Amino acid sequence: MLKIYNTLTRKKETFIPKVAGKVGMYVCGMTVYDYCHIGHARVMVVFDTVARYFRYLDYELTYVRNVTDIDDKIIQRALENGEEFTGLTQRFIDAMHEDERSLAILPPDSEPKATESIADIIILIEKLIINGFAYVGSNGDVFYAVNKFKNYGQLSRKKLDELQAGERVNVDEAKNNPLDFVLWKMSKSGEPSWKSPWGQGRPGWHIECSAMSTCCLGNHFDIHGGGMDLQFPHHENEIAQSEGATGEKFVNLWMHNGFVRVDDEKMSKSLGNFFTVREVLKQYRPEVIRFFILSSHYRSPLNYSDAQLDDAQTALTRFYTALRGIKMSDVAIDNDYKVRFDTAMNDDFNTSIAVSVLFDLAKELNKVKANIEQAELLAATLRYLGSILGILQDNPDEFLKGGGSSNYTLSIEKIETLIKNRIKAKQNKDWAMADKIRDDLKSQGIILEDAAGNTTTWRRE
RNA sequence: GGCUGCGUAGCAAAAUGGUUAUGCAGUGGCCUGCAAAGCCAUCUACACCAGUUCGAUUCUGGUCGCAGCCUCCA
Repeated sequence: MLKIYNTLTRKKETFIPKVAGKVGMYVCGMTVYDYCHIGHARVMVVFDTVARYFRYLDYELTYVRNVTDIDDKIIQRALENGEEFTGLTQRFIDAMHEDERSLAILPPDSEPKATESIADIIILIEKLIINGFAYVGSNGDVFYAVNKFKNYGQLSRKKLDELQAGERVNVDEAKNNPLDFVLWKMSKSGEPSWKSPWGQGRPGWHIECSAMSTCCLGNHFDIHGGGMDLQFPHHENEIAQSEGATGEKFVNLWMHNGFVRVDDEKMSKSLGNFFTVREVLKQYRPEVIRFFILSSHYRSPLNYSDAQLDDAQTALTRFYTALRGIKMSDVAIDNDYKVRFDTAMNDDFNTSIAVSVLFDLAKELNKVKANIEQAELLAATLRYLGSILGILQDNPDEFLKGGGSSNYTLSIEKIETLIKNRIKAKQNKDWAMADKIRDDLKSQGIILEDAAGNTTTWRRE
């Protein structure tokens, strides 16, 4: 039985889909004006794993993840670059898809864009005005009147009168209440804009997600996810908008992933302490990043450091070493391990324990290697359970010979020639020569492993 | 100031009212010409102080420390 932590109730709840056998899940995606950083990668990997697990449990999942392709920062960045905002956003959408592919993130079922949802957004705002939740401010912008929505603050557990609006930012005088947020913003000349009943303008950030989730999944759906920082005000505002417009409950279950930190501080664009995915990929291969993310629980903070990524690399080496040399055949799966794995994942996607089950599996696999039938069963189980986490799908030999992403000076042919020379030296009991060859290779990042019968395998450090 | 959440061994990271987490690193062994890999064994814990309990790392209260949100942010 799958249990998921619901931010709305702050409890793990047994997951009961709205419609039996089906799941609708919406996740707040990127605002595309820059490359994805490791924090973005975490959201993508976490919810990709959630999606994979739902499918593994035979749910018919509809996974929607939006793209915010119009907002102040996009406009500003396009202006700085002296380019059309559409060119900017398309470039970073492409880059994002590239990053996703490298991290083995399966594409969502639907990826709506804000700029393609303007009609839905306008309809939603009109409903909010009719229902008395929205008003046109003195500057022509349309605002949401926060105090009209009875349950405002239910998700973030904030009370309206305790929120110190304007403490860190200047209050917009066009609003009735400092906490009111913009639904439709009038455009200045030269800015991208769309026609609306309130004049040429563009949507506010929060309303986009209400429109895009509802249009793809209906007024009321199962799961809404995103980073912790979106809890307030973004997701709080989404609830107010959607429920204010439809009068229906919006989302049953809210999932929020923890942050990636650098030196115990949040990794963020505003702090400037971020590492982009493509930057890290120069040093580590994609599966290492994915494993690093899944090695801790999705709600815990995750500290980014080279040491941690090195650990992830070592862990994967252990797995692939266990898998190496075993024929991958379509044999059955060991049910005991599957049950343990499922139990871990059913407990709010506890990937940390799920991974530890895989380590136990690898250990047993190493022990039974002489027994081919058993080894094949365990190897197949390891690969199958790994696939649910989106890891261990490489060819083991290729993984082990691939090493990090640094430049290689030694060709495979050269390495293999040296190994042949070393085997000859070994046969002549010329240990000094054999050891020299091994040490030379080691200094170039090549580790040799002798096996029985004068065979030697190698891998990169 | 208000609201969340966290504090686990050398590092990373889970669970749990009493029983081995797990991975890396360390130590001792097995294997090996020697290594590597692997296997076996083993040392390092639950921020602090009270309380509840036969028993608390796990529950409750307090103290200290850290992070996040209260502006855009995944």
